Amino acid sequence: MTIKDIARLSGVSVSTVSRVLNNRPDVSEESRQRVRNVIENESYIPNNTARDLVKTKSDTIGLVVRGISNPFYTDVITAIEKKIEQAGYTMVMRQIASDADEIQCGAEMEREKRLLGIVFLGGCQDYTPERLRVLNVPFVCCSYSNKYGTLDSELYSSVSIEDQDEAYRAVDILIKNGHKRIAALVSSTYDGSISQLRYQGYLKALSDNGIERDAELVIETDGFSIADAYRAMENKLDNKDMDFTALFTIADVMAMGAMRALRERGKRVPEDCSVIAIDGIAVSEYIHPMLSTLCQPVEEMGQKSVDILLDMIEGRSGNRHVVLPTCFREGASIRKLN
Amino acid sequence: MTIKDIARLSGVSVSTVSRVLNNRPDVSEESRQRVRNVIENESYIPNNTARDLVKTKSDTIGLVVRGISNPFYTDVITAIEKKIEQAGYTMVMRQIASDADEIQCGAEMEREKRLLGIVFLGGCQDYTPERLRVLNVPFVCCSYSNKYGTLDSELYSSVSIEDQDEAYRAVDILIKNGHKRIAALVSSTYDGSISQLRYQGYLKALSDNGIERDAELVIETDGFSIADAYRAMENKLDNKDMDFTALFTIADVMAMGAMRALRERGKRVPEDCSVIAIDGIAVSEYIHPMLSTLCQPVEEMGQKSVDILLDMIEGRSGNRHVVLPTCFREGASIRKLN
DNA sequence: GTGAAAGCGCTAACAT
DNA sequence: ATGTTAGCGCTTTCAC
Repeated sequence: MTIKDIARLSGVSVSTVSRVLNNRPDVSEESRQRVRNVIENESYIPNNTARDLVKTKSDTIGLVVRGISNPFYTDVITAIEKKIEQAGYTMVMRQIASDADEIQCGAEMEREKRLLGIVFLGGCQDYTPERLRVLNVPFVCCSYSNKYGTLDSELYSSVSIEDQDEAYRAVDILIKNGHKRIAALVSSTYDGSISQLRYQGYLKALSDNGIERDAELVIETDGFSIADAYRAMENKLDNKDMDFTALFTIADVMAMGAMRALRERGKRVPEDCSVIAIDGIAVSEYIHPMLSTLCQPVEEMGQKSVDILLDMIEGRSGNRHVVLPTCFREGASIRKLN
Repeated sequence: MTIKDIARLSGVSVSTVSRVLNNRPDVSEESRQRVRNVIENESYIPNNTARDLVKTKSDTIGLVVRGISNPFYTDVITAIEKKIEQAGYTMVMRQIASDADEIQCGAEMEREKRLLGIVFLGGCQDYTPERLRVLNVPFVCCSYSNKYGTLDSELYSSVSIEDQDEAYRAVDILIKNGHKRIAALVSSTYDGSISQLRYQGYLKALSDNGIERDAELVIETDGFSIADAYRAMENKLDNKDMDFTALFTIADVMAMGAMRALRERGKRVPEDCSVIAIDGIAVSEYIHPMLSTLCQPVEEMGQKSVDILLDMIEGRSGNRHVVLPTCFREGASIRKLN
């Protein structure tokens, strides 16, 4: 069933059918109805491939995700997909390993799929202008900003929270509750990723409050997973007496991993160790004690990313940067020290 | 940069370039090299859209997911995507609401995207042959089998666990631990979904062990989410004294929702109420008490689904049904009654 | 308002 | 082994 068949069946030319298909105004009401009926009857669906070919572009937007297993991303992906579909585009997603090159992946997809644009989720490196040059379509980094990096903000778009400030805020909450010996569970302190940004916020909060930093209190994991956090915390606790009263983790799942390690070694949260995190995934609201965390506006982040991308694709604007606020969800994982 | 340009630049015809592109044998080594060099130099990437158009099909496999927010599905999706990409195909995913018609969605995608095949994840209804007729490409239902439905097994493929048997096994574990008053937290008892299958397993386990069923002990939720489970359990506990010693839930996340409700009403797990579930998501291994659950082989389920689909697409086999075993993960959520 | 016809970039007969 | 050419199904001038 092609456009030709529909033309024949409704007694008009293919051009007229095409016009109807694309809601062009220059078709008589009569023809329009006739064609519409035939289309309906035959439950005809135009061949997207042919359309894309003649328009020399697709209706496809690429999504490159690093670390899909993080529940935080799942919700963002959902929002992104919904928004893309609503706008009449198609999403193709590619997940990549945590050590893979997302720019390279995006570039490959761009050519193969004739992408209109790309959303990067969970990106991490401090991209250089040269590396970005392989990308010829607009793209937006979701949940990552290069704010503390070296990249000219004209070269990319982003939607994120103010990672450093939010981490600062989280640690400050612990300090306000009387904590001074505050450990940080991070995935890395220097990889240019979100982890580093949040780690910097941690350091700044300490220093602004006159608390000396202690390298012993920085716990690095091998990755962002719950298991990575669990192992790192196990290690920490097994090798040394616990000498901190609070823990700041850069992600909810990492807090959950750490909490199990604490529990298994007889440390109670929040009695022996207060915990605060950043993310605000659904699950962490159901564990015991309920996790105190700064919730990222996941839905909004996904939507906004697509909004910006579409604006660029459809030529309404250039690169933009949006920073969204988090919202503190008070759980029961923080103890007030007196 | 099109195939014509490459042809011109390398001094051969487009057919020769096409042959090189598709690794056909009937090209002289010399031409092949020449063309390859030009392709390399120009970093030319063939237009997939045009290829798809002439081949009247794409390289795309559709994935229709209902309920992506369930972490259980996230891992399956990851496995599916990985496998599809490895095989050189492209995946396009569409999420649908829990009350949407996945067959309809699959049919639309099939036409629009000229899909080669479809994977349905989280499907639910007891499809009728008529409804399936709108699908003209092979498809496989992942984590759903119509075993207890009315559908001829020749008409579809599936990869699943033996839902009824596994539920039976879970409830039997509770019974073996001395429990007789066993509640069931399900999303529905009659919608033809996994929930119903697992509910039937629950009933059978009771009856085989001479335990009378009690409608009061069946708790229905409004959906599969953690929040749905929490609300349903809250309701149950608030309206009546708790008169059961154990709870069987059809999913890990639902167990987590229920456990919070129990906790908030002063009921302890497993002291006051033992809990067992089915799924085995990562997170439930980190909560307290660690959830006892039957783990589904997520990775294998995803891989197997794609294997079967590709076999059908590439004409190696017809519809098949694969049933995978679960694995009991003993947590600390079950108390032995004496 | 409508139709004829020229491609979009590629593959696959069919010739040579 | 290589080239020529007719489409794949659609959109879009350009005539009428």
